[in-house]
Amino acid sequence: MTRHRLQLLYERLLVAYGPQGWWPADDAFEVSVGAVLTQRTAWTNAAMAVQALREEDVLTPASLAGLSDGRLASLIRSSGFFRAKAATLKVLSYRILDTAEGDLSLYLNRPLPELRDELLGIRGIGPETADAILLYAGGHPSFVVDAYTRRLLERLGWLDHGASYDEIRDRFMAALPPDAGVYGEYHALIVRHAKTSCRTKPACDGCVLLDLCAEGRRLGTLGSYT
DNA sequence: GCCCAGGTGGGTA
DNA sequence: TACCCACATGGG
Repeated sequence: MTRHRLQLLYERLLVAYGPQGWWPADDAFEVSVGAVLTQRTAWTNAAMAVQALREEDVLTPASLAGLSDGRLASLIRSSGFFRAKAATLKVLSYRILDTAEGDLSLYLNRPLPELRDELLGIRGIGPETADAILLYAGGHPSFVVDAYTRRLLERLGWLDHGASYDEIRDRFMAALPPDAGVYGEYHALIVRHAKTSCRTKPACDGCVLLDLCAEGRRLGTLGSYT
């Protein structure tokens, strides 16, 4: 019984960095808003925008939908792409109001594929943002693939060139049990690893995955994994 | 001043 | 399918 290398990778990251406890937010709506605000943006900038919304006490679908586009854009300015993100957040809020009477728990409480399609139908919400909301706000086992995930798999030599978002997501989901806790930790650990090892130090210096990477393959240590 | 950061959508060939 | 581009801020 050989374990999948994506299971091994998860265990290695967990041992190296410990549980990350994502998503850093107070409630499910804040998670959803944060997922939109952090698109192609450093989390610190998105967090400033979340804080501005919190200080205005507008972190509910109803109050956020009640803001003018200009007012909302102004509040989330620090997150970048603020006009587009403001429009997306308003549509998301209206969808929660229109389909679930403003009750986010109710909005999120439906089969994963159906909810994923619903979210993907909102302009400005693509697969990564949809999966982040599904996973961290809804507790659905939907794996999040981001730039760090792709980069890590590429460096490990585990990625087919040109693999699509859904192909990468499917690969993780086929290798792991459908456990939102595991998926949430895994994605957070990949981000943690990227910020710890791949940017802040010279290439591969001190990397905890060195033996799985090019050097490890040369030594044949992956022979028993699929 | 330059580069990048937990993407997305629209256009062209 | 494969690129290209706009969208925009703040920190290193």
